[in-house]
Amino acid sequence: MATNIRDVAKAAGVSVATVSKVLNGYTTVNANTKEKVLALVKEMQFRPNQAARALVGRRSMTIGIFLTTGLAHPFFTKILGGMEQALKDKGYDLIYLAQLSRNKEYSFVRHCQSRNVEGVVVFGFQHDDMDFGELMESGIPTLFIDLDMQQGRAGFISSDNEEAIGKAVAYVAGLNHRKIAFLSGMRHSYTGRLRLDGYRAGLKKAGIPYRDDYVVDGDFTKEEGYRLMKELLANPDRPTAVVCGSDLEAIGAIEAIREAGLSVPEDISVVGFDDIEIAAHVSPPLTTVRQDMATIGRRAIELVDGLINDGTMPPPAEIVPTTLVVRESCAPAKEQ
Amino acid sequence: MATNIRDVAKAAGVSVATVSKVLNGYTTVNANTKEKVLALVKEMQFRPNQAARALVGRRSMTIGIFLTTGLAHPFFTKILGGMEQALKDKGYDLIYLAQLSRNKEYSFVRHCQSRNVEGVVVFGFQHDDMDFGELMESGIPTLFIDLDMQQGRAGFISSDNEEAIGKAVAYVAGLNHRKIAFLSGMRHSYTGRLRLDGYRAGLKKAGIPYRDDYVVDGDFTKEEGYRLMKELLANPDRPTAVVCGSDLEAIGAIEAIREAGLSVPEDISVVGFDDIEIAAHVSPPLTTVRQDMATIGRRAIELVDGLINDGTMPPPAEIVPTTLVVRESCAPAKEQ
DNA sequence: TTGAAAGCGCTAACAC
DNA sequence: GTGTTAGCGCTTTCAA
Repeated sequence: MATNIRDVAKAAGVSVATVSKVLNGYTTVNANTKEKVLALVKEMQFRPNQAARALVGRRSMTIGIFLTTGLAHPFFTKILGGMEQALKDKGYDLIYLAQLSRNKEYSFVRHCQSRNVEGVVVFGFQHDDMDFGELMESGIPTLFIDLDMQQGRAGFISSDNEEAIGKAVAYVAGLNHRKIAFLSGMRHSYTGRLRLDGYRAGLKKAGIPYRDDYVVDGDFTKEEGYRLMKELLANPDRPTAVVCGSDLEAIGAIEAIREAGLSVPEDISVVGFDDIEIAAHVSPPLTTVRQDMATIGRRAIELVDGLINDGTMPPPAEIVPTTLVVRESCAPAKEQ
Repeated sequence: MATNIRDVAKAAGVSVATVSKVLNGYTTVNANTKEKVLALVKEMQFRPNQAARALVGRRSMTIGIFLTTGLAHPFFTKILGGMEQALKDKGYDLIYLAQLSRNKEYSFVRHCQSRNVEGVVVFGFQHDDMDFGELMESGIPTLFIDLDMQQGRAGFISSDNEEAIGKAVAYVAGLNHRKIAFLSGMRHSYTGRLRLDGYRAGLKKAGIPYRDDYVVDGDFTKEEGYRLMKELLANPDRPTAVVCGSDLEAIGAIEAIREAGLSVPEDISVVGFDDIEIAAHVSPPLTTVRQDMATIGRRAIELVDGLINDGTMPPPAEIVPTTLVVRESCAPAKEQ
């Protein structure tokens, strides 16, 4: 068995209560006692048993993570990477609540409670994927990534999708393109909706009228990008630039464009979204909008932590700026 | 507060001991009682508090994960994806022990103990990155991924690196290449060593003598691939094929080859390693060796679970087969 | 077949 | 400033 608080107390010649007090930063402890205890704690490598701590109702120092996509979602890695340092700084461990999806009728909230998680980060869900009512009512501090849930102790964080697409449109418009299509993704999702808004806003700003036939909607995959681009290419009034909802879609679109005997960016300019690792390596290197996933991950943890520690903190709605990464998939429009 | 065992006991008109027994599958419970309790458990959505369970010394149903690379390692995602189902099947939750690296003198073993983890999966370490002695002695069931640790309650799992590179060499040799270089990665690591062995074995099988000047050693990055390829290109007796230790290295190598005014695969054939997502999308699409990370992840969990539940289970050393994925980065050698 | 009670390691009154 | 003690929710003897 590992060292416990009693061992430390015995070694220090004090009571367990005293050890507990120094461990929890109570100020009513004599400086010498405190020092002695701290020295012993270090020497004996004592770490309080988290289960016991959690049990007595104090902090479990555990944040749960809840995903649809499964652990293998490509962004998720980057988000995790961003969470890492914040987790360390705040002293949390992250627990992946795996049992969840096995059993739809098994309440997620119960799982959280049985694990004593102090807060939860949710990623990969759309509004209608699930009824979050129980979670909201549970009062468990919750942070949604890319989903605008904001009520009770739940807030969210997301890239500035609208501004991002607006920027992409402005960029190609600045290259004198007037026939700018939007190969969107999941138009009815939170992010999809905002991106469509951004597209319209971008067009408006550039003085370009919106056309329904320049908007096609997919699911962010390469295959879908390919298919949708074919549709756009079939348009008698072919667009000269296409802004995509994901890099994968953009790559699929490029494939379709080439198959049609056209080239990127000479004939059609393409803008991606996400700046996944591939983006810089495909040909031509993709001009795309970079989402700052690391910041999103880090802030997600910082925000749940805020929710956990400050009962009065209003549920956050944080928007993270994006960056347009200009590479080689866009060129000035040919004279028209 | 969430429902607890006492609530259930009260509702069922039995003692908490009885509820506990049905929950833990004791057979000494009356069938009717059992049924009633089970119904209530379901109805009340009762889940035993894991902290309390862990505290009384029973199972915590928690597996810890320990990484150097940080959460953002590209493979780690795939490994996690593979772990997912096994985790669900066995009923574990996965906890990322984040605090670790913050504080080198803070023992990892203590962290595990304080979290009551039943087993640990370790990924991303080389032998000399760390002293695993304490972990080994602790008796905590441990599974290393890609590191040949095997003693006490610790075993490992890894791709068949030697066979993999052997296969790659055989493939290009089959394309009539005789000047086959090996742009390796971390030659002194466990995997690096085996891959070098595989390279030599592959050459031998093909009847090609080994040459020291055809082996360069890097760190798996694209930049390193670029740099090392330059070295190989400077060789007066330039290789016509190069087998790489990672896809990223291969991509860097291709860049260097092109910069030298040569083309892939016409002048030089290139084989990657890993089959990361990019591999299929670069130009030319990369012929590479695919590691079955999903299987590695799944088996890792199954194996720790075995170690946890069967005290007599010998520490595993599982080797997972790889697949050669042929795309377009290799061509028959020109006549020599 | 069931229940009473001790105790896992810790924290937080409360008493001294 | 420090110690005593109850109790967090559960499992597990042990007795009934």
